[in-house]
Amino acid sequence: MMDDTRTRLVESALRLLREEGLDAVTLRAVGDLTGLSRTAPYRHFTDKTALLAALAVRVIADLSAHVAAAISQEAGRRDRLRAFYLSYVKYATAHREEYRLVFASEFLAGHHPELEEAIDQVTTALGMAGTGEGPVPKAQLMALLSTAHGLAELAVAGQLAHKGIGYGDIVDVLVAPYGG
Amino acid sequence: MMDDTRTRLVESALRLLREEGLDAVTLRAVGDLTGLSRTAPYRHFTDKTALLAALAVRVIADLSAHVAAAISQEAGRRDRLRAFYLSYVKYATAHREEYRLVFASEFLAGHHPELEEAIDQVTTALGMAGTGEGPVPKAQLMALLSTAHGLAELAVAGQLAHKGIGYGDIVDVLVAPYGG
DNA sequence: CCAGCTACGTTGACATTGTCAACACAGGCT
DNA sequence: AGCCTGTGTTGACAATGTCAACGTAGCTGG
Repeated sequence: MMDDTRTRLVESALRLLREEGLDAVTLRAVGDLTGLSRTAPYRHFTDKTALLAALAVRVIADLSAHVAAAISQEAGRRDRLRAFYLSYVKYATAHREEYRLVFASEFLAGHHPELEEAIDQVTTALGMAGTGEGPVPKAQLMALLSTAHGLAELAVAGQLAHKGIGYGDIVDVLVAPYGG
Repeated sequence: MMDDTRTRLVESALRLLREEGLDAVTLRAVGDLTGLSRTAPYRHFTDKTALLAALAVRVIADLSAHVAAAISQEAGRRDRLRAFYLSYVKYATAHREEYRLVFASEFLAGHHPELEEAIDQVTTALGMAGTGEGPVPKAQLMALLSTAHGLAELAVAGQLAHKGIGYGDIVDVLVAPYGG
């Protein structure tokens, strides 16, 4: 598998994303950091957006694992739900730039099947973390994901802190309807 | 006040955004369309992001009005809630590029007070559309906004259609816990 | 074994774009 | 009148995504 270089490119991009932010992820910088030349990425990705999509896939996989781990430590339905929300938002706020990329790339999902697949992984991870009382309907899973997603964005944007609200407060509201 | 030109610039930007998408909103294009020269925007905005922030304020005001109008036509708590979600997501999907801008600019909210103010307007509009049974707590409002926001993004990104779910289905789930 | 194709990588060049500096000009204030 | 300030213009520059042309190593089929 000669994806070796490809992986290294994505890894370089991830490092740039983490250390210098989304704007620093330029094809030239990625090439440099990988020890290659500026246009090297074009041998492995058709486009810059293709690189970003691959990077987003990595980030989403991380996020997904993080969330799944957090959920698996809880037992009751309500606690699992809370763990889901909290871990999701916590990851987002702790990795601002990565989450920013995820947002941006969602708009490209249609053109990048792997991205859609990665997003699917999050939902299935969520589904498996259900109550054990049978499969959770898709619409319900997407409702959860929507909420977590929106909450994460507001938190990252500082819209909550700005109002003196912690995201924990909102999670309380969201979890309230569900019994223990 | 000579904000006239400033307004015209924003209006040109809005037209570009609607007709050719976010990527077409370039300072040069805005200048051209306004009948001015490429760097003219610099006399009214410190930055390109400042222009975009002003544009986002306009868009959010539109969205806010749209949502407020939809809510005001419903009476019961549940119906209002449903109207809120539906009108919000409908606006987002019907104005993809505009909503894309809103997403992008949220990350700049910290640096642009007017933007935060505009976002506040949405929540207060939401608050006034409450049940009439006293003010709705902030955390609850933000929870609603989060959900609508996240749902809108998934819808715009095509993540729902891709699964054969309409956003109406999800709204049903979201509204379910609230009695008529 | 050799000709040649393919994958991978490099340099050069280009258009676009955000941004700044230098200049022009008009109107109101002193 | 003299001048400052707001508004606008052109020229220039660096960064960036992208393409074209070129090089090269290695495997493949004859």
